[in-house]
Amino acid sequence: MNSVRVRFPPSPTGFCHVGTARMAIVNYLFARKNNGTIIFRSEDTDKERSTREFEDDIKDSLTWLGLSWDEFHRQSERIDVYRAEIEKLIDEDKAYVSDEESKKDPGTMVSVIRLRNSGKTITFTDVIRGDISFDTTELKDFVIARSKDDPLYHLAVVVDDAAMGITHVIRGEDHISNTPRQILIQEALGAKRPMYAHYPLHLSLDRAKLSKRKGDVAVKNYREKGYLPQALLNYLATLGWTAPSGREVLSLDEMVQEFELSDLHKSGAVFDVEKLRWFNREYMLKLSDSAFASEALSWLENSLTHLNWNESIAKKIIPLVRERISVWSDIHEQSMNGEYDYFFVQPSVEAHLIPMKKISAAKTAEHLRDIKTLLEALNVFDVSSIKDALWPYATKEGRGAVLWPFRYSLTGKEQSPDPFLVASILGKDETVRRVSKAIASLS
RNA sequence: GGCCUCAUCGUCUAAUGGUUAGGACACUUGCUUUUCAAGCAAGUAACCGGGGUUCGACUCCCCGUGAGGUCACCA
Repeated sequence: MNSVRVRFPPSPTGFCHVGTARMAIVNYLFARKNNGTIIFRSEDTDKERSTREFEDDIKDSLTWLGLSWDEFHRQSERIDVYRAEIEKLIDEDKAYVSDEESKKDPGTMVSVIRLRNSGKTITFTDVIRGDISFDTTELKDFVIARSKDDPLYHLAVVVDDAAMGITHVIRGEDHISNTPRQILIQEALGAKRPMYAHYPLHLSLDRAKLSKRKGDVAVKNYREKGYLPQALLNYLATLGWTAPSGREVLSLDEMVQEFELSDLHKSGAVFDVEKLRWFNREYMLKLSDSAFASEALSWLENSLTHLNWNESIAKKIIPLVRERISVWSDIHEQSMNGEYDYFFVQPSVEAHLIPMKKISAAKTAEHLRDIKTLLEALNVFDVSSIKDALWPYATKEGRGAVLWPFRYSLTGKEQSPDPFLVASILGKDETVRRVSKAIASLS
């Protein structure tokens, strides 16, 4: 049995698209599962749109996701190979040079190379979909190269797949209709037909092909927003494929173990950012405390630019941040919304919001004075001692009536973490200061 | 429009002729030492339509309908 050889054939005409990532993931899983070889082939025959910058971005993005490959080729460096094949086709009269009016520049004459097409019906077997047939008459004698030194996509793909010994062509279903013309070229070349597998595309909310206008489609967008590579990888892989074990959260190695080409779904799946966020949170929860803290700290520092940076306070709020985010950029959004400001600066407190509903200002002031007294008596100021000191009192007087004003006095916010936690982070002096200030504003 | 492909909760999916049609995300509700978050528990919600085949169809066949892809001197 000949060993499996697959390819990653991105065209470097844009930043790495999630569809490119998905293509790579599926090919990677299949190849690694079968101890195969992966060939990264930069399909840059379109000289006008291809750039080295995009090629680098695609490599970086795939590597970031944890993927790898075994060989690297660039089509622009294989022009001699294509020319030899084109000349062979012309010599054998399977292709011919045609002088005609340019479609790109109407009015000017060009000569292109067309494949002689007998118009037969091509039937191929798709691993995912079964047999697919096409009548190729309407393809006519299609163009395979602009000149002997300027091959077009279909020709280059077929020549390379044959030269590189590709055994399995695994790609999106947008290529189904390209397959018959590639088989026609293959047969003219006398090349062996590989196995084909066309998986469905990922869709946007409106069920159309994912496009830039409808949201983020570049891997780098997700990377910049603070998604973890394992989460994006896991989501992209399982959107359109279900592991036989039924598990949803899987590492790359675990996916390799469970992967079967025939388990790929047949219908397109909508890319749902909410589900991606859930995956990301799952992976964030797996991070060690120190790994989480160092990354969170840097996001906080870069987000709280409107405040004087205080690293010791920032470190104290890390556990609380951890419960509240799914993606690193959530830290930025929450910071911009001022959700953490009160830890760093005194909040502005509105007197009428201090009392809990239906409790008088006088009664509330009384509660706050009692709280202040209880707090001042504490020697240890951690969450449990604060709670132990206040809980009996709050239970006796009414928890909401006591705790709401206490929490609001400390945060100036109607929604926030609980007051015991906030007080412990602020420290005894600052806590007492804020309670005193609230009492003053009530009178 | 031609050709090709596809069709289970809002979304991702399980089921391979016999199930009270299961799970996940989201959502709703409740619980969890006030609020928020997190956590826990419960709940709402689906077989595109019509014909067949069969003792029996989500599962098989046909016809509709709908959705997507593709029709380059791009890839």
